Amino acid sequence: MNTRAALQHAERLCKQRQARLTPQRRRVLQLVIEADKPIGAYELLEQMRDGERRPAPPTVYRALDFLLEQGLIHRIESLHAFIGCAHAGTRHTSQFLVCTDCGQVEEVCTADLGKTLQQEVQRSGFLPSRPVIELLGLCQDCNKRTY
Amino acid sequence: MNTRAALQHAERLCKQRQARLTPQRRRVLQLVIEADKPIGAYELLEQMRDGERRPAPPTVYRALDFLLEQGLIHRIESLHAFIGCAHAGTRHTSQFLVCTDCGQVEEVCTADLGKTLQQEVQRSGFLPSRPVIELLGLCQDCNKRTY
DNA sequence: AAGGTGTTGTTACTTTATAACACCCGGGTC
DNA sequence: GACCCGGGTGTTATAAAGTAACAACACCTT
Repeated sequence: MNTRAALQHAERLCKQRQARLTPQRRRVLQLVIEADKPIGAYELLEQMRDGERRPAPPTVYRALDFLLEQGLIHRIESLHAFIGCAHAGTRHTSQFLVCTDCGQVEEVCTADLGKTLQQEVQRSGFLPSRPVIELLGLCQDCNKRTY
Repeated sequence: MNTRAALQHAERLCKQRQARLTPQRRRVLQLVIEADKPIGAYELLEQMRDGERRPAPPTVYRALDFLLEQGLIHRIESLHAFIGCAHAGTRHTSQFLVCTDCGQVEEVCTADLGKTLQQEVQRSGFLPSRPVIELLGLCQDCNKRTY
């Protein structure tokens, strides 16, 4: 992901929505994007360290909450970690291919899957708000490497 | 879920597999099943309390690990909690409808969804091992109640 | 009896996340 | 300007979830 472009995009989106992408929030977003793989809240805190002092956890969690609300990042439940959203600003249902070997996560977006889920769910009267779809396994590279 | 039947079924399965469903593991399984909604590890520990003394966390986590390996329970990642498996012993890919209001979780099993996922995933060369599919939202009852 | 394997008990600790309260800054209003 | 209000931030403390490491035991095999 191109960090500069992503940050500019985020700024446009927030402006449109009158949401305040403050310097602190922007910085957290930048760190998440630059990590280019899921990064944990406490790892972020380390990267925000300034000399001796490191911000306290609520600092980063508040920024993360904001970024999640704005759809600028995703939370990977099975890893307790966060990654930049590859489709910020568009309505989409993501799935995440989580490599248990190298830790890389790919965000994919299968339209069919979203539909199938909707159908199943509507039949049972369930009203979905947030889907969590994560596939743990081996990415192509790590899979090859095991031969 | 019928607790007695489920426990008997679990015992049969473990016997077949030469896996040891010890009294302790059986007890944890029973507590998970009886809870009838997702239950956290520390809540289980409380229920295992005997007078003053409560077992230490590893006790329950080890039992939970065993039960997960045997496919007798599922872990709901988005809740950090565990529920009994509705299809123990059968190969299946489950989805979980998690009500954010009442906390109930329904395990559904849409064949199509599994297929769609497989296809998507194979195209990208990803080799899946464990799927995590959870839909947070409102169950039918809680949805109605909000009107 | 000796040794091996798997289960349990126990202590201590790490990692992840949140509650509660104080402070500060910018905008509008009197 | 003085005031208030609301959102954002700083800080302390604590809760909740999960694991490492080692000792003890139980059962089976040789």
